[in-house]
Amino acid sequence: MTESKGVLRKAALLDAAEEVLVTKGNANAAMRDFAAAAGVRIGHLQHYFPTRSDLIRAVLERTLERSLRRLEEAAGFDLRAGASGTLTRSDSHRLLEALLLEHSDLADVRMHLEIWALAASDELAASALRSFYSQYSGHVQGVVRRGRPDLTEPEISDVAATVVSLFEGAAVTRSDIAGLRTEQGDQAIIRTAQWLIHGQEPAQCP
Amino acid sequence: MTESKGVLRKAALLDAAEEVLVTKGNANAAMRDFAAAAGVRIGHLQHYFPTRSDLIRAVLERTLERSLRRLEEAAGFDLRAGASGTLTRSDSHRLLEALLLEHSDLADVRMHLEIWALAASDELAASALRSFYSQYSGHVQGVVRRGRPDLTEPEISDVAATVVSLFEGAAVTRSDIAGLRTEQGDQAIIRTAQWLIHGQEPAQCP
DNA sequence: TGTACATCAGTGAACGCGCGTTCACTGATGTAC
DNA sequence: TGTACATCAGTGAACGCGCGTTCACTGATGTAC
Repeated sequence: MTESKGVLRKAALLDAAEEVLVTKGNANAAMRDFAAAAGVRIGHLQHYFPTRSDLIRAVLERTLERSLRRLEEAAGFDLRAGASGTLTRSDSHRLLEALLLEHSDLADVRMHLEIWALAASDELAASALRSFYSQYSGHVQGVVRRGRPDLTEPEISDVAATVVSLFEGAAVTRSDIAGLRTEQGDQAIIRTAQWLIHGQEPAQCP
Repeated sequence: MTESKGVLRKAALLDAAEEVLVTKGNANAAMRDFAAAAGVRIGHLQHYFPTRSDLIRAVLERTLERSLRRLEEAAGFDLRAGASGTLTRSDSHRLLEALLLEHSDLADVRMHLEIWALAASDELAASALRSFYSQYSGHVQGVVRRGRPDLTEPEISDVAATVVSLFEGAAVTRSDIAGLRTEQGDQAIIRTAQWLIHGQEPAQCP
């Protein structure tokens, strides 16, 4: 076993905290709720996370790291699968579907909603979030760069930011709190992202 | 004076509550904060909004109504200005810039972040939000219908939902909590929305 | 126009509960020699 | 291998504060006759 017992314990506590945060929301979740969900006494929870802030921030950071890791996996898989250099439409389609799939996970979306609200009044959370979006956008830039080698770097970065906006917005509008999700709507989103990544529609201008 | 004193008083209380909600966040704002911001005793605040829930929901509903009203103004202005029937690129450009401008208002964006988090654990807030997005999307559908009369109604609705996703996401990514905003990036977002609304790039396929 | 009464706007003190945090404690698990 | 001690994991009770809510109250503003 490579990980110490303490690390595993912490992970279990964070798992429970994440579920509470997603179901009750940060505004309505008490330390007692977090402890109960983990099957642990409140004093023990504080042994690992001395204050409520410590716990919330740890959950937040772990969530952002995980999101980023999954994104890297999706993009990395795509990079390995495609022939070096060119990015085919089916490459990008696979990547975008994976992204959209992650944004179909209710718990994941709710965590992001909580994180956004948190970042609005907690500067530490805000800076973690900015770093997240900077890296997120960076990965998308890599994809756009392969799809549209004709663009300048600033242009690539603007297009990537647009793709990120589209998917972050989709996470909200497709969730149950907005209820705009349809199967065809998902395809419209992917088609739009592909237009951004590849620069033009397929089989147009024959 | 057409409005009764009570209505004006309520409006003033909601103004103050909105500011507190935006600066402290729902999780950190107490009834005492709301009362103090309005320059009023806590008992008096409860005279108009008996419980905290009542107050928060009233703020939320008023915010959504105002957003919708502004959207209608922007879209309505556009509809009146353009020649009947056709939607020119400059029509849509004006409309989209107005939308993006509203999403540049820090207070407005933070309110929406709070509303999203709230809706995740308050079913009443959630249903108000769903109704909001349904109307929001409906207005955008009207614009898309004029821009792409060739599309079927389901297609129009999917395209409209994509535009809404793009702008809701932009509200987040362009805000200070994500920090992806640039002047050129704004134009990239507008160009993408125009592609969705008009169906193809300008001066392409010559 | 004046008086009597009801309704509304706003105060201020108090209540009780749930919150985050503290702390002294017990048992289990290493670690040194 | 056994003993002594330190460190870590986890308990449980208690504290004090801030929270939302209650309520009896005062003054001001209508309204009826």
